[in-house]
Amino acid sequence: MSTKPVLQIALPVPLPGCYDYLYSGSPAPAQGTRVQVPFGRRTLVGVVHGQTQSDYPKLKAVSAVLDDAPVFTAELYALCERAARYYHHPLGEVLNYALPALLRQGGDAQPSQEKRWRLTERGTHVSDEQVSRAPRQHQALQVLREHPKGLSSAMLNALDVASPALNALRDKGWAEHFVVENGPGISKEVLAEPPLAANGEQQQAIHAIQDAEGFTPFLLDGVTGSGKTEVYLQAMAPQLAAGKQVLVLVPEIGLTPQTVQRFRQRFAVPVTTLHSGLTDRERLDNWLAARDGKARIIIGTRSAIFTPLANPGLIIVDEAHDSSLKQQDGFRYHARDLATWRAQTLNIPVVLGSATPALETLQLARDQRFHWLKLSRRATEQQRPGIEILDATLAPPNQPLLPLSLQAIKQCVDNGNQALVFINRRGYAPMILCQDCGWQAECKRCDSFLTWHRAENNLRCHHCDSQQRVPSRCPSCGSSAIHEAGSGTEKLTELLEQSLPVPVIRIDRDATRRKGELDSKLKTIRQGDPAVLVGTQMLAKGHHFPKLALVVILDMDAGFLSADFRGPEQAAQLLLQVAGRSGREGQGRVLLQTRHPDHHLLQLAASGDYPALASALLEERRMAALPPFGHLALFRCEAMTLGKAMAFLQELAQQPVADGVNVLGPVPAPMEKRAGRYRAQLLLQASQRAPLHQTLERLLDAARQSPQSRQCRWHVDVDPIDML
DNA sequence: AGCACGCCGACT
DNA sequence: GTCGGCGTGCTC
Ligand SMILES: [Zn+2]
Ligand SMILES: [Zn+2]
Repeated sequence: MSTKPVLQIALPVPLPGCYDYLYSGSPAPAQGTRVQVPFGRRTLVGVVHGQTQSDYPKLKAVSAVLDDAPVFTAELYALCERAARYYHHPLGEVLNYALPALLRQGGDAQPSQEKRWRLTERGTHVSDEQVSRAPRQHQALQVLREHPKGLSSAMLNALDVASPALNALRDKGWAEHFVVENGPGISKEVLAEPPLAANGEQQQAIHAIQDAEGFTPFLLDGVTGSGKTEVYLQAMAPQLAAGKQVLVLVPEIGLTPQTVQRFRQRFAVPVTTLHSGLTDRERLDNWLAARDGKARIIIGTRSAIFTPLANPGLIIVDEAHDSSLKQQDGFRYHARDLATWRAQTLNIPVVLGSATPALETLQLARDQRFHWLKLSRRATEQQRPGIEILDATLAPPNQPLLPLSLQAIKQCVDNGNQALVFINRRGYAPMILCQDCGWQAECKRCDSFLTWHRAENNLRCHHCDSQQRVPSRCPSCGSSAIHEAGSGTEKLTELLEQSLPVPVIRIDRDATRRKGELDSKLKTIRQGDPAVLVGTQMLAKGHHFPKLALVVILDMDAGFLSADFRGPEQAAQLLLQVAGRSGREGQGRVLLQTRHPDHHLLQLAASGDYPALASALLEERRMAALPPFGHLALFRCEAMTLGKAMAFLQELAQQPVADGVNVLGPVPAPMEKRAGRYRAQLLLQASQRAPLHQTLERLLDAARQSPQSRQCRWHVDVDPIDML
């Protein structure tokens, strides 16, 4: 059997490894070039990985090479390879994920061309008399005279200039339809406005980042309102002046026009964004602009970490503790970690900014593997508001708000300010009960109870899409004594509306479902009239409310008491983030209602001493060999029965493991049934990454070969963010 | 993941 | 007799 030279192609299929294809042309396309290949009965767009020899008897040939040069920069390709290895995800799928949709589909890697009409040199000398017999051409001529830089066809149409007239002018050589050159916009001065005055700590941080040479990871640890953004802005200025690019990652919710505007206002360089709101075409254009160095500041969400960069100088990850940086399905990467890898490869600084750093990041700073830049002061204000703990067990029955809280809200709005009530629970009431037999409405497809949504008058499951009518009689005993218990945003809004003379604005997923609804509510809030805001997590992040003088937090308890080892950490982060909404201007007050006023961690968090809380949590993690002191990987599996899910994982658990790897489980997932499927998980724990990865590879092999895998949906999650 | 092939139950 | 259920196997 003869051996032939072949191209190794990475394909977007959930299979490990590359597939080999014959290719006769010369030279062979380089790594990172897209090709079209036959695969089974279909045709796929794949990416050239390399060249090798193959004696596979059924070799097929590449059907087309789609690019003249690789679409991936070498560095981005290497990042994808490393991520594929680390997260044990097929390379072809990772590469596919990194590409804009249009390139995935085989589209041209060319920016869209903006074409405009303008007068030619000859056209500018044409007199009105020469077109007096052609009124439409006359009009077109007049419009074009007023716009020497040219106008798009769409603009001209809007000005009542149609294409026949334009074509006629072109045929006479008076007008032309030309392609606009979006040049790199070379301007000597990158600063478009002077920087704000920075305080001492900000200065220090700015200089540290500016003076960094080569790979230097920073933790910018600054409380809310301490001016992290100003540090980012000033730290990046020299990079931009040197012609470099800066990549900025922000949480989904933080990528607002205001944020982008702040960068655009400061710097006279092209600023581009990458987020889910773009059309495929816009996304491709922005991606190419970054790759080709035309965009100089690239602001994006999680997936923007896969933006190719022509000349990178600095990477910034804002709100670096935010769990939205970890992809929760498919290719489960953590953009914060990839940002650090990337900076390392590129030999540039990376800044992780947070008021409440993830314990992983904090530990790196403690170990001096990250440079720790602290901003303790509020840049514009005095001290942070203390969080007052209120004992919620003293509330009257069925009253979500303590009298003290209600009184504080009243006083706040009486003073002409706004108050925020944070309750992380949508709907009217989270429980529907039978008074006689204790029955509670639960989801048929999940191990969870139904929430009463009064506006739509139905019961809904928050873990799947099922909903049902509110029963008038108990399905268990027939009693008509059905009542609700507990409160969500809806009931709280109603209650506040009844007791206060000011508008109550509800912000949660249900109340902002329609497009533009959120924006209009935010706008109303920013107008500053006295009001009470009621909201879920949606309100916790990103938004700045100048008139907010009081924050009342209603249900943080679940987080602090959560079975998940990250529960308290994430609850504290959320708590401090919500508390930080208050008192940005004018003094603020924060009240925390809890049924566990003596809970140690909660008290620490409420004292505002995040470092002390973090120390306590890190000590617990150390004792339990949990991250960052131990490393985790989680196999999750769901099947039509719990038995099938457990049996499959049991088979994996029986595989031999490397030294130092602990296999825990399998166990049924904390929510055993969800959306009609039964779930189980198998946890791997190790203090060293190498044996963990080795073991993962072995278990993955076993999983792919197991006939049981047919009846299961399963995946592996390296560094899982939550285990619930 | 797709997409085929293939073998058994209940239909026009 | 065929339509269609999903178990099984393969994709260079
Ligand atoms: Zn009953
Ligand atoms: Zn459900």
